[in-house]
Amino acid sequence: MVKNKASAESFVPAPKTAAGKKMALKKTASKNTFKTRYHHGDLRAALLEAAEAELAGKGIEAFSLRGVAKRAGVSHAAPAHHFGDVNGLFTALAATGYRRFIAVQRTRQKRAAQKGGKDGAAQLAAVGLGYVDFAMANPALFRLMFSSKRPDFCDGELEETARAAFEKLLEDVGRYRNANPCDDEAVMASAMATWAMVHGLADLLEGGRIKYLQNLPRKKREQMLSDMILRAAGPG
Amino acid sequence: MVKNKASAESFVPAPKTAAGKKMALKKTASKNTFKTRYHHGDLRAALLEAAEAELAGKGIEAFSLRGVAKRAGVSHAAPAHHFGDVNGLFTALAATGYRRFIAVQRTRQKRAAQKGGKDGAAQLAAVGLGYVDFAMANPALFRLMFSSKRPDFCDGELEETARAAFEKLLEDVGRYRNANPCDDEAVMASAMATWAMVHGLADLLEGGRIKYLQNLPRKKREQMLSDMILRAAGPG
DNA sequence: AAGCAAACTTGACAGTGACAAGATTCTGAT
DNA sequence: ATCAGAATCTTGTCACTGTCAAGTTTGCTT
Repeated sequence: MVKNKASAESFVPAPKTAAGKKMALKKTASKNTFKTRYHHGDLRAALLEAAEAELAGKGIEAFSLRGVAKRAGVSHAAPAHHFGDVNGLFTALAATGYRRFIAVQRTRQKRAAQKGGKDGAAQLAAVGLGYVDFAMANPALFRLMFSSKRPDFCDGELEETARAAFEKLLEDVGRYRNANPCDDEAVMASAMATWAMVHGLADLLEGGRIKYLQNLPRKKREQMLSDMILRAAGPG
Repeated sequence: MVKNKASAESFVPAPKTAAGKKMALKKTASKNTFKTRYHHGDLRAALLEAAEAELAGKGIEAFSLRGVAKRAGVSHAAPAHHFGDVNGLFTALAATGYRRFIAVQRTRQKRAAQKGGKDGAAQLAAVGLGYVDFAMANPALFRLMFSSKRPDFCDGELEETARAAFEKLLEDVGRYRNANPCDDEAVMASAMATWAMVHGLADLLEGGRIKYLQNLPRKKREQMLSDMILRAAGPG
């Protein structure tokens, strides 16, 4: 019983993976009548999309496999066939989440680089604010990626995407500090501090716990968050 | 078939709430024979204790009202009578969590004050490490208190204890910075930054996301965490 | 002593994840 | 071309869940 692990990536700019190509192939090869395709076409991708809607709509705790199946218009046991169990689906969801996260961060960073020139501080702050914004925009997915114990981080796909996000963090802080975190313990500590700071801000803000910051006007809040992030980053 | 499981709030120094007093009153008024008390004695307290065990054992997601009832040796619908629904129980649990949290923090702080003299930095770092340790020791409860949306923070008891914890944070940072956060915006920002930093560290460490820090030897890790916390606290 | 309110139990219902077994459709070797 | 075999999806079932309604027990008040 070999599961094919094609995957959707409807959020990522361009599908580059082998799986992505394979899917595109399949799609074009099938008849474009939308009615009654053979089995379903690429149910896996449809389920992932439905699952993301379910996650966004009902949150991580009220999330239901059967709800996902209903959204995708298939039988209640169909998801299990593709993802094993609910944690398997969460694992796949988290992986797509990391891909989206990285993509969003990249665009943020580029935009900041264009505006602020080569000001490393502005870039790092922009990336940090991006982390917070991502959490606010995708609360359940954010928790799945950065807090929950349900996704299986031993899974190859998830492990890879999560590591890519982490390495991007090291890059960003390394650029700001003009040093490679892997070579300099102090810089590595700065990277950890930066992550902890943005993550703490994101989690507390999204959870509605830190009302003082919530109630600040947008501009003021962004200014204050940026200050905190840069204070964490460095160079102590 | 009535099991008595009296004993409430074993973690909190002294029960001060109206509910606490009422409970204590009931207790002394009843016969001290442990056999078959009228209805159960103080089921509410027993349920809270059972719920805490359930939470610690099964986590916030696999938490089950019926499991709590089973632990307490009562019928499956008994908890609902005292707490309404599962969120009501979570609300009560979070409130006891905050009480314990504050108590632990106080002892940590006192111990640091005794050892390190009047070194404010050592005290603040100790409190911060206490936050992290609390999260590691009570992961599900920690998430209930600081991340989850299920407890009802409009509830009087929870609102009160949560606010007390927050005000303690302001006190601690205020003492370190020799200023009242409410009077000085920069100091308030420092308090927020400190909270975000310790919370981020706690959440990432507990979630197993920040392996670099996890793998550090204990002494080294504590040193590094302390540095991060103090860096966040200012005085930038 | 009687009645009333609170505490707890019992029973039922719709919803859940997981599993097994069946039905359908695709694939590839001949 | 055909036909086994495999992959995909459906149907049915099970134990479990939270919540509600109704019933029973118990303590309290007058």
